Amino acid sequence: MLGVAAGEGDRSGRRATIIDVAHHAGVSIASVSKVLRGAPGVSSAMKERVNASVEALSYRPHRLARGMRGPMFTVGVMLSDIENPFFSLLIQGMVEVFGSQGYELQIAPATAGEESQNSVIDSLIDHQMDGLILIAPRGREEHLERIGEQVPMVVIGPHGPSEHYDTVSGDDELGSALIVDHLVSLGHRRIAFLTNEHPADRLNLPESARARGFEEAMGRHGLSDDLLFVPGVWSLEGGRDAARRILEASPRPTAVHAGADVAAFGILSYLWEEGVRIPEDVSVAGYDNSPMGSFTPISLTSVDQSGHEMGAIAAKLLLERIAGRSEPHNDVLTPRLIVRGTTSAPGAAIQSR
Amino acid sequence: MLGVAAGEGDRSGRRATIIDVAHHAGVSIASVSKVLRGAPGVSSAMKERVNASVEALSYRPHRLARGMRGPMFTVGVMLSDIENPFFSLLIQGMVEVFGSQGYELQIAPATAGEESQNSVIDSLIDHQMDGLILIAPRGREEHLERIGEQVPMVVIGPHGPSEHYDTVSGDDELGSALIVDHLVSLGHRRIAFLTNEHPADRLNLPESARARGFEEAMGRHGLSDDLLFVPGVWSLEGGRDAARRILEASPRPTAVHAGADVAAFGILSYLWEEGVRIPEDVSVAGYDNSPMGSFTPISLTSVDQSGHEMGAIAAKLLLERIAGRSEPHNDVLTPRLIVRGTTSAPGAAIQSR
DNA sequence: CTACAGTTGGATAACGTTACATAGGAGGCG
DNA sequence: CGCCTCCTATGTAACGTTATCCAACTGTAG
Repeated sequence: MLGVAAGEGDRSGRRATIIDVAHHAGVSIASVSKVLRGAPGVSSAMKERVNASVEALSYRPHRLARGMRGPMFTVGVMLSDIENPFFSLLIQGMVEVFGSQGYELQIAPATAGEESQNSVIDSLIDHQMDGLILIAPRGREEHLERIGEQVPMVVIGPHGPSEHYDTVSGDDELGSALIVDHLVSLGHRRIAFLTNEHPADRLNLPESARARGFEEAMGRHGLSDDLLFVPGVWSLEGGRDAARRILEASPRPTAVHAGADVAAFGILSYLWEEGVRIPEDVSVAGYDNSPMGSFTPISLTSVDQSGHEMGAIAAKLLLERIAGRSEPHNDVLTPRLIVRGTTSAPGAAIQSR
Repeated sequence: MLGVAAGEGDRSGRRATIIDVAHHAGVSIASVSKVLRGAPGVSSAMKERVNASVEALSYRPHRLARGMRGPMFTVGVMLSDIENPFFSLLIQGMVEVFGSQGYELQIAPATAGEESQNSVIDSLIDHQMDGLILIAPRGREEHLERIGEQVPMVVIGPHGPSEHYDTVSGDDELGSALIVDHLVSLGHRRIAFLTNEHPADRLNLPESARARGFEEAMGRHGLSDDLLFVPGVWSLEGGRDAARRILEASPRPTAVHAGADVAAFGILSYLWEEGVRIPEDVSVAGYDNSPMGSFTPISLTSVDQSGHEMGAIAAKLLLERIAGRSEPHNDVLTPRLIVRGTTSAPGAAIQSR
């Protein structure tokens, strides 16, 4: 009873520790730890006493101290673009899975730069996360491979085949081809594709896969001479900028595959301002099926990737890896075309011939 | 030299610790720690040796172990809605400030529910974050107050006055009034406001302030009898739903203050589908000035809140609190009206009188 | 009544770092 | 030449957990 100066009293201010709980319950630290972890070898009377003290002191375990020895029960997500609404969908899918499995999720925001992303990933590792999910990382495969050796990891995006981590991605090549098939079946021949700035040496980004799918499908239809790559950036402004150049192109394309919804919005915006009729004069298709696209007056033809499901799958794969699986899984989800109002048979363009 | 069994060899696989670095450099652990922390009392020769070993072993400090004694140099953000693009803006503002000050940012995603948010906040505290930023939390003031006593905290949203934490918010009441003033000056009298579901007892949410501002301004213009509150939800679907009811209202309002851009998008979508002309038949205004709103054909009249700046201010306030300030700051940013194409003098509506 | 198995509770060494207290050595001054 | 001072480098006790090992106790069978 008459212990150290401070004594038994709940000297408030400081957070209660497992030691405080042990004193309060009049049992050993080890026993409290056992109860808290649900470890075997404790009587129900002991459980009750400890739980009462935990309640009384409103004790919460110190995650760092716990993490010093065992798992943190926390996974980290590297988010390469916090503004991308598709990525938000992914995260919602993850949250549900992890939440139901007692894992916590922490997001580290990065920018599009490889350097920023790498430092964010390192930080996540420094924080002893039990696993990592990388959303559309820009890092080189060999670098990712090295990270995957250190910590359970899942990459969202068209990477792989991988040795030390799992991947989940949509079949962007197929999705892109679906758009081309759709446009060609409507009668289009001259089709433009807006490329996202992509260095030639890094071939495993969504933009690269979509570009490949576009090129392949155009070739399959015998239209290799009718395709037009428009270099630019997948953003509202980038779309507007690209639209300007598309209008100036000669011969002018009758359809545009924007590569991404956000770019399509920019393109639409510019075309509307210029009095170009959609879809009569120019058909426009996006990619991602963002919520905004489904609404009037946009009604954008797009490709759905079911981001929610993709996030959930990534989460499940990560949990499996944390549990010990080491053979790599590479899940590819099949995208589907959503036809809406911005695509139709070429009208004015055909007449002008 | 002939130490323990494992000896000096870089037994790889495990992550290098400060002890490995000390052995490698042939100095004490304490010295390594000093160099790493930039503490005074180390010779430049020592610095060089240690840094060389750090490099050689590619050592990275263990954040948890560090956090056990001192600060974590990590701040946590409770994000109540990951889909809200305005919140993304806030985070971008924060990232810049924290990044430049050597702090890391981790985001914990929550849902709109108070319960979910509280558990996320608790978790952030369990992770020993040095400070917390809460984005539009739903918790009661007294609960927030209690958290603020435990850890440096900044709340973004119209809370306060507070005793133990800082707040940053836009003047939503004023912003809402700006919209009303604008509409009234154009000649509107009958104006609808889309309320976001808000329990009567929790008055300090943005939606409440915007509702108050609407009511106050209408009263100021002697239009208290002409206002129409439309209960609903601030989302695309919620906007569409509200638009339906607004069209059925009698007398039909000539203008709608949607409360938020996302709701305005839904309203516009439905009205366009129904063949209602914007702005001739009905004027629509949003709130938040989201990027999409500025583009044709939406061109939404809205209120700008400079989210980027708001996030940066929140970050700075938090750093001040972490540094020791305890007097509460309550920053209020002045919003500004952005007039675009969805508002004009009432046309058809006036003729129908 | 003793020996033994089975069960329950407790001491304690890690985990990787920081920061405090102190030892050792060089240099300056009387 | 010795003492004092400063400066650098080191040893080590925390921080709050977990998990292993061990002691004590209970009950049971011989």
